[in-house]
Amino acid sequence: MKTGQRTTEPAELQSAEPRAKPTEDPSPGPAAPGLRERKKQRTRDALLRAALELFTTKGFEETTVDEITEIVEVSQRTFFRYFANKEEVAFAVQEMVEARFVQSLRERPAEEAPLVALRGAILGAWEAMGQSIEEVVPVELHMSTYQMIESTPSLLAAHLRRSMETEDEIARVIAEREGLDVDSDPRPRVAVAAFSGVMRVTGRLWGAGEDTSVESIRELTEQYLDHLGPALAGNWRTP
Amino acid sequence: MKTGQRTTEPAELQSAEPRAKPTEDPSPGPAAPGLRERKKQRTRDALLRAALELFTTKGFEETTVDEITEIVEVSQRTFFRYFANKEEVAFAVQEMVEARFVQSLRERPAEEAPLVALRGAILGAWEAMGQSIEEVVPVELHMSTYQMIESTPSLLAAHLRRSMETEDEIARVIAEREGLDVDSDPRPRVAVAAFSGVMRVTGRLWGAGEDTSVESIRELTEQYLDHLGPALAGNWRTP
DNA sequence: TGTCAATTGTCAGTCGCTGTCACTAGCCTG
DNA sequence: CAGGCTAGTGACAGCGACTGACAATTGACA
Repeated sequence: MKTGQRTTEPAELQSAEPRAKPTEDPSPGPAAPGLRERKKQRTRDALLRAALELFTTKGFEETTVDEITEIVEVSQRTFFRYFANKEEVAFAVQEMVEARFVQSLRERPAEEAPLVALRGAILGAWEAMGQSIEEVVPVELHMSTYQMIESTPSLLAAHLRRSMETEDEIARVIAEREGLDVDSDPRPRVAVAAFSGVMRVTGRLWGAGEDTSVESIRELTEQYLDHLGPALAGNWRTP
Repeated sequence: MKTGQRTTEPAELQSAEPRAKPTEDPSPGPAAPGLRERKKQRTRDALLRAALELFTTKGFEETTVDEITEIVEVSQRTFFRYFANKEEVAFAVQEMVEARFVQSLRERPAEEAPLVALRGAILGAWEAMGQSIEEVVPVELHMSTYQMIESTPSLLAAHLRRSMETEDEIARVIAEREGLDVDSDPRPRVAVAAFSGVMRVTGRLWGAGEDTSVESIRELTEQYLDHLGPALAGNWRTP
């Protein structure tokens, strides 16, 4: 069964509509993006949600692209026009979250020591995230997606590569704050590596535990970062 | 062209023979593994070398499994009986190297502080590696394979996942040395994360530079680890 | 030499992903 | 508001990685 054959209504496309929080304005606000644009957005959201739903219930490898497109009632080709590959769908939300964290870090006061800023950024970010996620998919779904990624070898690999790229960006931000050069001074990358190491550990512990609340991961992170302090902290600008 | 059609001699299989350094004994020693076993080993080695050769010259994605099997003159199915997937071939040597490092770490004197042991293990391992690698493929080939992995997204991802698993093992070894529990005390994992971060940075710098000698990477590693010291060192057993 | 079991080849089929082409529906210009 | 432009789509064909099933070979061993 390579392609669906249009028999029922595109249920997912419908249910996708009553989302987003464009402040209820029917005309002004951020300007209606035009019918074409909205339709596209709806299709993308529908594909995303259908995919995550399937991934988390029957597994990533076990889910076929055809199965996804069948639910949303579009052709397989259309799926690949929205997402470069099956993997990309799984990280759509993560992508957003990471961008938010980096932004959060950039906004930290310049006086803060590297690890203080990182700590502040991640803890602050956890707060806002819940909201923005909900705009696209239920938080609960994002939670299970995260756990699913951690337990799917190929996705875990992709996740790590993405993390590495993010780490690189973070290291550059840190280096900039401290007036250092990332490529000659190892400290920014080392600090970020250690920091990210803690993130990964807490992330895994959280995924393995019962409490899937945002508070849970926030507190765990905070606690672990406290342990990291004595080992890595210290203001580099006053040797 | 799905399968080759047996016309020329299996050149690679032949040239694969005069390798290994089984101390020249024709009968005693570790006991001859029998014809069947040796034949299998030769096929595996031939596949491995042909694959790496192709990967490093024309790229991983651009290399077809059929192309590999065509050179070695075996069926595609046979390839997949030796290697679970195309990826696995690319990491065959790395696998060996990592195992050697972990072993090297396990043999460090118990008195050494965590980072001292890690440092000693990696520097010592770099020495021996050259030899054992040569038993399977030319060192030069392994070097270019490493660089190739770093510059191929999908392989880099896989590489990181494998690294993570190795890190986990290392963290457990460290924790054991210090009498700690990896899951409750974050320090082992954090230290290993920082250490691995340095490894990754030096590895990338080395791959980007000119000098592809083993000494080069050894010295680079040493130098960077020295910088890490003041930030993470300290004997945990005397708080 | 004959039997057993490991290796391998062959064949058919699934699935991720891409190129191509024709078609339709928003959108824009005259 | 007609007519053209183009983004978005569906339908197909096809490639390459990978797997299951079965038959043919071949080393190991009695």
